[in-house]
Amino acid sequence: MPSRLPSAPRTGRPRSAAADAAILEATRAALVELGWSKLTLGDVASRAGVAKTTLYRRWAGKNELVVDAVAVLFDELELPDRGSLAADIEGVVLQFAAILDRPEAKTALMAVVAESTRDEPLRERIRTSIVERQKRLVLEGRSRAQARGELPLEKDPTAAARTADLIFDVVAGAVVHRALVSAQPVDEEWAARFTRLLVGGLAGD
Amino acid sequence: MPSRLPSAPRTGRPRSAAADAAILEATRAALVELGWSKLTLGDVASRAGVAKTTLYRRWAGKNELVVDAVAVLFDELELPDRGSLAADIEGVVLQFAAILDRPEAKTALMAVVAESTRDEPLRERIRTSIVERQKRLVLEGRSRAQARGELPLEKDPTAAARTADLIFDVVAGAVVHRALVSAQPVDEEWAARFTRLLVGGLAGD
DNA sequence: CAGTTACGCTACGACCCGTAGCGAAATCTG
DNA sequence: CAGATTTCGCTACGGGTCGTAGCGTAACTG
Repeated sequence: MPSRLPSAPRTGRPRSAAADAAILEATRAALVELGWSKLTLGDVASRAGVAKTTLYRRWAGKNELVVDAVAVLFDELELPDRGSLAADIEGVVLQFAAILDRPEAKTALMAVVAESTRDEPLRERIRTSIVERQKRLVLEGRSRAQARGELPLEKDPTAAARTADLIFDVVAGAVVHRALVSAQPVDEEWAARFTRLLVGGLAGD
Repeated sequence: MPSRLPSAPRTGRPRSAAADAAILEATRAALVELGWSKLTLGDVASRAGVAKTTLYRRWAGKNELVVDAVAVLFDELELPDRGSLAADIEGVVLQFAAILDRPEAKTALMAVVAESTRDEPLRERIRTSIVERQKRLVLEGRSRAQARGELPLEKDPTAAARTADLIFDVVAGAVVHRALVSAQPVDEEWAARFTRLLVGGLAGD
C-alpha cells in the first residue's frame, strides 16, 4: 500500500507489523464507540497499546488513518453468480447495505468524503483505496449478463468504461443515499424495487 | 423553524433577527474558506460581529448551525417544464450538481450526514430541513409525466409514495456519488447518459 | 416605573493537537 | 562482536478550541 508515510530504508529497526494491525483495529473499535468527531488519535494510540508518536510516524493524521482502517471492510464484497442480472444486482446491493450498517463504516465513509472535498490527496486516496477497487463488481456483473444475453455487448472500450462508471455511481449512490441520508432500511423489498427500476427503467412495464 | 434552541416568550428584549441572518451568512462564508473541520464557532461569531455566547444561546453546536446555514441552498431547486420527462430529469440533475459544486454545500452536506449517523435528532433535522423538502421535485415531475402519458398512473397511494422515495434516492444518490465520491464532473453529457439509463433501464434499447 | 430577556465581554478549566527530546530496543553491516 | 541506523515508548510542551459562568448593559413589555 502507498498508504503510510515515507516508510523505510532497509537498515535499522523495522517497523512493527503487529503495531500496524493493532492500530487499525483500534481505530475501527474507536469509531464504533465514539464515532468520527469524538475520535482522538491519543485514544487510538492507547487502545492499540502504542505511543502516540508512533502513530504520527506512520500516518499524517486522522483522515489518512481512518481511510486505511475502513477500506478493508469493502473488500468483503463478492458477486456470487445467482443466475440472472437482477439477482446479481440484488445480492450485491444487500451486501453493500450490510457493510453500511456497521457503525464504523457509515460514520467513517461520509466523514472522509466530506474532508476530501478540501483535500485533493485524500480524495485520490479514497478513489484508489475504496471506489476504484469495487468497480470490479460492476465489470463482472455486466460481463456475466452479456454472456447470458441479458445485456448487449459494448464494443468501444471507452464507452464501456463510462457506462460502468455510471452504473457504479447509480448503484452505490442510491444505496448510500437510502441508508444514510434518507435513513431508511435497505431490505430485500427495497433491493427488489431498486433492481426492477434499474433494469427496466422508469417506463419499464 | 424548529431549528433554534428553546426560543422565547413574549416579554423582555427580543432576539435580533439581523444577528440570525449574519450568523448564518458568516457560517457559509467560513465553510467556503475553512471547510467543515477547521470551522470554529468562535470564528463564526467574530465574522458575524456577534459574541460567541450569543451563538450558543441559539444553537446547540456546530452540527445544528451548519444544517440551518446550508438547508436554504437547496431551496433554489426548481423544476421548469421542459416538455418531457427526460428533459425534466436532466434539468434538475444539472441544478442539483450546480449546488453541490459550491464548496460550502459539499463539505457541509457530507459532514452533517456523517455526524447524523450517531445523532438521531440531527438525522431527523436533516430529513425535515433538506431531504423531505426536495421530494416535491419528484412528485411534480412524475405528475407531469403522467399527465403527458409518459408514465402510468399509480393508484395505491402508499405504493406511489414508496416509488417516489426510491426515485429520489436514485437521482440524488447518483449525483452525490458522482460528484463527491467518484469526484467526476456532473456535466451535460453525464446527465444525459444518466437520464437515459433511468428512463430506459439497463436493458433499454 | 419595574420586570424580563437578550446582548457583549471577559475569563476559565478541560481537552486535544502535533512536535521535540530522551534513552532503550531491534535490526543490518562489516 | 562492535558500530551504525532506525523505531519505539515515554514525557513534556505551547497553541488552539470547547462550552460555560458571571457581570454589567441594552431593549422591550405592562
